[in-house]
Amino acid sequence: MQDKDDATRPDFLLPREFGTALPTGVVKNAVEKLGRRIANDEYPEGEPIPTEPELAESLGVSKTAVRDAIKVLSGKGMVRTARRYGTRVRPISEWHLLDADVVSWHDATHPRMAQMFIESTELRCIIEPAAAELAAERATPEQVEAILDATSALRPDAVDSSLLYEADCRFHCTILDATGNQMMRQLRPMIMSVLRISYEFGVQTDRGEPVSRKGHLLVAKAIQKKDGTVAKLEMEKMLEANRRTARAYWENKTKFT
Amino acid sequence: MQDKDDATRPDFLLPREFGTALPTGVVKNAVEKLGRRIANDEYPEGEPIPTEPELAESLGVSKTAVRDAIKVLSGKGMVRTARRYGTRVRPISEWHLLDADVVSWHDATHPRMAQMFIESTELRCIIEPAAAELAAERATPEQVEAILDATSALRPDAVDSSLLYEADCRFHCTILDATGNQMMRQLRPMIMSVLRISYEFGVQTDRGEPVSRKGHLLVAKAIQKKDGTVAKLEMEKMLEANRRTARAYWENKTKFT
DNA sequence: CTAAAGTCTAGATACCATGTAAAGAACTGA
DNA sequence: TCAGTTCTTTACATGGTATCTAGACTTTAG
Repeated sequence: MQDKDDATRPDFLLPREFGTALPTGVVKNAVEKLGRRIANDEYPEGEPIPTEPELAESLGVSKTAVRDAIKVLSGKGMVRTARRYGTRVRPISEWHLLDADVVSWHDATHPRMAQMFIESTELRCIIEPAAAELAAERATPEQVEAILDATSALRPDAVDSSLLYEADCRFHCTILDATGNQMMRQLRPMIMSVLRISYEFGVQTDRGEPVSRKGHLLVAKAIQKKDGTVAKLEMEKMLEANRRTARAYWENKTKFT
Repeated sequence: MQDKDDATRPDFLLPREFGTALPTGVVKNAVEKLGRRIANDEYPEGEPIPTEPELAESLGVSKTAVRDAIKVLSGKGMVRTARRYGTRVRPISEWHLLDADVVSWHDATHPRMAQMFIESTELRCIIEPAAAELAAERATPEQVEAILDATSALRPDAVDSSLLYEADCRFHCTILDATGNQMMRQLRPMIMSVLRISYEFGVQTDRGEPVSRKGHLLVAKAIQKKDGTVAKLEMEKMLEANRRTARAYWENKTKFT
């Protein structure tokens, strides 16, 4: 079976048969615990974290599991390990910030989360309008339909916001897919991470009404009409509004580093 | 010390003290061998690759080292492992194509390399003009100087093309840096990977003269003058030319899948 | 006396060898 | 078709040895 975490990873993104590439058992648990600790500065940058035997005991797993977990974190650029050097937290500039886990391991109140939120939105303002334009030219009929479906699912009469989140993800991810550019698709997990967080904090909803629901519709219709120029323009407007809202929200909420 | 591979990873990108996050010993060797095999379709997608004991023997390392190597590949989305299921190659759509290793493990003649080349260029045509615009607004004096330096190092009287490659990397990477957006920086390794390959194939040089050297200069000067609009425009022109050249080159060279 | 360079050693991960547990694929029988 | 069984394979545990290097220490040069 799939692990419970996949609740946050809708089916349309992860066909069951492909499974997950990451550890699923005790190692997964260890990865998350250590990842969260590191992301939230519990271990100072540049300093050694506890040794393998110490972590093994404190996490209640074997040395092997700790090693495996640390290897995953290495793969995300968060730590460096070497003989005698120990395992040390690398500078944040080396972290793989396009990795969904690295983003989502941060506490919502962490200053870096605000920064990542703003930066990811800036990146989206660049990528997604262009993606919408390409999608208008290249989307398959099924993709167009999926985008329209997602738009209509953004109705405010949805009971809980998780449905809005799911629809929003489907909207943006399908557009990225529809570019036909496999590299662009790689940004989907990160975008979903950020979206999830913004929904949790209510940034994306305004008294239950999804922010810029009309914007989504305009983009979708432009893609349907294969009008790349309008799709790009409307996506730009939508994200720009998003950006202002988010920026104001987060700037009030937290201070910068 | 650093391993020889770091020849392809110039100092300006990787301050020595940060070291590498990836394995450096026999595991690194195993990762590369397996990674290249998978990237070049030596193991069919969806089918189990040899078991841990078999790989351990054929690679001449212990089972542990094989496990570690496979874990790295899992982290890049290339394989999935499970009990009794074995280790199987995941669909290419799941691979982390923004990872520099995943790109560079492909043989230069692999059809997917052509596809990645075209797709990465498409992505760059979106990202880099916007990055240049932001860089024009935000670049520090040091960064402006670095960009100008890199431009002047693109002189055609450079003896070997590796110097051109290095300068080209410095140019594009510094501009991404200068956006101040940490997420945008994450694209640097992938871009460098693609650049390296295109230099190896001579796509970027025309009888020793770097393609669009004048374009680089125009972008650099615009950034110096803090003229975002011109920087963006010139970067667009430069990459668009790049795209046409590369596309024609690769389409003649290989067939698509 | 001070600072730079060389040496040594403790302490950490890298790797190895082996074993047990567990989970899913494939088979089996109704 | 479906439920149960088996068996293969990785997941995880245990306990080592090898190797590298940060940091302490020593030596030397100025």
